[in-house]
Amino acid sequence: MPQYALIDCNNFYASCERAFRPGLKGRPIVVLSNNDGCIIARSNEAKAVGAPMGGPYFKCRGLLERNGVEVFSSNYALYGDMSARVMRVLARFCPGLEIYSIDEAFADLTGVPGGADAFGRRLKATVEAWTGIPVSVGIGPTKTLAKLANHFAKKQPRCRGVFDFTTSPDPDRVLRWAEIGDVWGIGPRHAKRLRKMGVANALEFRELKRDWVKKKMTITGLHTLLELRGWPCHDFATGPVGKKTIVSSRSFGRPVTELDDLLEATAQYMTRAAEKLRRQNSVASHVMVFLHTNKFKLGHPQYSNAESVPLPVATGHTPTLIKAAQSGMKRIYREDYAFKKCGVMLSGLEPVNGRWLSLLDLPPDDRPDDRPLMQAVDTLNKRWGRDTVAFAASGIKRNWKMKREMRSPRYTTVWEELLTVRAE
DNA sequence: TCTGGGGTCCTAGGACCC
DNA sequence: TCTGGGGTCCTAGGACCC
Repeated sequence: MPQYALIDCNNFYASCERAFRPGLKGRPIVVLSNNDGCIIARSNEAKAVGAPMGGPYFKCRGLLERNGVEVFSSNYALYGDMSARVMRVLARFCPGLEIYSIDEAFADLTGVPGGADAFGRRLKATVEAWTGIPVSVGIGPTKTLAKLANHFAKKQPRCRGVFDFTTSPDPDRVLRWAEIGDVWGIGPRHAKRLRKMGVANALEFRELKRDWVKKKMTITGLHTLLELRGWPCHDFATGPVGKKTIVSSRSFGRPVTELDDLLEATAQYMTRAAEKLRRQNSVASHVMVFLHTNKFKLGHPQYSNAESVPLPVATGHTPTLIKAAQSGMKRIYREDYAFKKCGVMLSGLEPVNGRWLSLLDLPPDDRPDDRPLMQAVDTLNKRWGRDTVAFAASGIKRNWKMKREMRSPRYTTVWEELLTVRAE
């Protein structure tokens, strides 16, 4: 029988902030989304005082201040680097590792000597000692059960951070304990509907008829059902999987009305998207641009639109991609609206080496010898820092840049912001 | 009382995830 | 004044073709 572990960092972003500020141990911490918009991570202490996940910062500000909560703007340079450290430790001890998100990984523990539970406890202690990030470990015969085991390990203090379904004397008790909405793959909509039918926990869901679940929740719901019964339906993917779409978008720090600003932002986002594209050795055949006004501003005129621009030849050439995106943006832009957000998406991705090339009708800006140029740009930016080499279309006005007023130092990725330790 | 029957491809929208 | 960003998969329905 296969055995999977899910290793999940506890309150990851909050834990990253704390790792470099030991004085924050035991203190309530929240981390905000881009633009200091809403709360996206909370330490346990912040959860205890009622800081709501996803709550808009300006609405919670009073509550946070009254309870002495430390507030951080998001610092993705720090979180990305800390994530890489955690994953390196896990990979060292788990040959089969699937990195699932910035703060989670599945490990294949099938046949691990000495028992999965003991292995999980050693893993947890090692990650914490080497990185300063606390983790929880859940173990089960399927990914869905490993997820549930992890949830149980986190919420039940007597588990001390590790729970193993495969050796549990009464696994059904855990399934009965788990609320239906806490099951991986069952979101708010399905949870609400199931509760209304009297299905309130994972055990009751597991007993439903296959046909009913498939009909009402599609094949994905059926997979969840079968995984709860112990039949693996989700593949285990070691090694990176190329993305099928790449998105780059941001909300603006202030409302934007001018086309010039939107074109600048479009170029900037496309530059980021194209970097991601080349990093996974892909080229894109479609560019999509979108923009919208602030949907929360009731009574203000609203407008949103998107346009997809097919490319004659799939490419990873930033100026070509920028040109396509900007042409779309010019067509969907309307005067007299206050825009809140825009973005670009790359799709129709193909491997760079397998791409079809017509020598007869290559567009002038996509000659094959563009690739060395883009490689050089990427190398310089990697070596010397983002935007060492940039594209003029990205502009220099940056009227639209986002707010990040409470960002912590980038302790691990920028020399000037290294942590200073004084020995006295 | 009735509008042919399939097949394929594409897109929009829903639902979910972190 | 102030409400994130980046993904996946599935299905229904329209366009188009024979």
